[in-house]
Amino acid sequence: MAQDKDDLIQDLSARGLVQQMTAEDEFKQHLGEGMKVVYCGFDPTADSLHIGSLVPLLALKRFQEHGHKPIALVGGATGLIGDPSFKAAERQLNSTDVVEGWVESLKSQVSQFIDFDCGENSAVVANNLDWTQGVDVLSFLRDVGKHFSVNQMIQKESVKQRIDREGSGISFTEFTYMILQSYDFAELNKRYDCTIQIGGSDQWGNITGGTELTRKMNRNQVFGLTLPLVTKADGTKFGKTESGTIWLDPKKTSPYAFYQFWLNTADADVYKFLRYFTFLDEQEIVAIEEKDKEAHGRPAAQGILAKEVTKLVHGEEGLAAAERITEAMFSGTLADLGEDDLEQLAQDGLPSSEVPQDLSEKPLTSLLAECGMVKAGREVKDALGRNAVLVNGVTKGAEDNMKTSEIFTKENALFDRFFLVKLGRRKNHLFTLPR
RNA sequence: GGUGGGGUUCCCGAGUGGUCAAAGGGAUCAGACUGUAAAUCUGACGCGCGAGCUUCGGUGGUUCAAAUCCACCCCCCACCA
Repeated sequence: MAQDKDDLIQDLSARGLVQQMTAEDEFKQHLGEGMKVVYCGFDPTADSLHIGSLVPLLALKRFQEHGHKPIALVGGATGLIGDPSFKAAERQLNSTDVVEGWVESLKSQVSQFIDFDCGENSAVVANNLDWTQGVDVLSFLRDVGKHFSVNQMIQKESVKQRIDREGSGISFTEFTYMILQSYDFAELNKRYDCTIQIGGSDQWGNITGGTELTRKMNRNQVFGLTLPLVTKADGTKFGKTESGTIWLDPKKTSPYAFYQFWLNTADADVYKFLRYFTFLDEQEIVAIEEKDKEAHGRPAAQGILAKEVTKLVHGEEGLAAAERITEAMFSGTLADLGEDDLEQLAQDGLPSSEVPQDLSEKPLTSLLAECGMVKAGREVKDALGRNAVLVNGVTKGAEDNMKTSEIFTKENALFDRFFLVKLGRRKNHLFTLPR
């Protein structure tokens, strides 16, 4: 892994991680002058970050590995307002208590990625509520607002669709977001001598607002860099699956589901994602790609991607758990699983639940819908009709729908209490009989 | 406050008295083909195993019958004040 301070931008560029930057030549020179302080903001819009935040989060880590000091800013203040950038519609405000709770969750989550104990360039976590809370309206308007031209603000691409497009609009609240974020940069510059802000490409308008404000208020030159938006070759949205958003919180998305998400990456995206989401260097990635090209059949890249990213986010243990389940569900056979293995699967994050006491009148459709395997019983009905439902390896058909009480018996169970239900190729659920 | 345009099932978007659980597209799910890809084809796609039940911003009303007509209300947008 490269440790030279000079080639950070080169590394980022090679990975395709540089979308835009301010004053390129001066920025590069600035980075070459020694340790710099870099910040990236994360707004609390939920109780966990999702993989959309992974690129900037890892970018902070990349800066730190190159000797710079990262600040992870959690938007306790900006989260109360809502960023309008490239959003089609006005957002619902969240209550202050709720946002406060989310701030705490994000703080600890963000902290996993950067090092707080490495000397001079140890990371810092900040909350912009700390310096926004006390500011009164008049001071804010006179000291900060005066530096912004509404004429310029409405020209920003990020809010343009809200202003131009018929059928939408933007409240003054959200319109002010940019000013708040700009103020953060100026404030961090003052407090921590922070001179760089990074963010997703949708943040360009907010970032340049900050560099300008810092110049005007503090008379300091600061820099901004944006990272590309993660897109998929097939045009669908990155980070969403049938079961919803892929969260970083293992309680919301198990390491197993997380691992599976990456394993299912399309060929067309996988090498790009290796560059975006792992710390493997360019040569290694090229080598993987070459090897996959020569070999026929399934590429190795998805497996490497899933392994690396799961390890980064959930650690060695999370990865081991994910691999255990994957192995059991997709490669091994049921007979290979011992009683301990089955018990372990549930703990590792394989979805599981107890078989209800009273199965009479409860069709398979309801049972599988209630445990969250499918959204509606119809999907089960469809799958049954196609012989795509397996209980402990035995195919069930439409005629078995009403026979749950005959299926889930102690005699049919593995080790007297386990049922591994498979629906389709990828959905697995472990049922246990109550002891 | 005035004028005009809107609010349809996850999203976009047809539908203006019965033939409407509501066209079409997207997303999603399952099957075939495969590599737990992609593309393609097939089926499903409000809820329910089923009989059936509940929807078209809200509330009332007209009618044998309303997403469609009427009244009032709520919300969004544009322009004007």
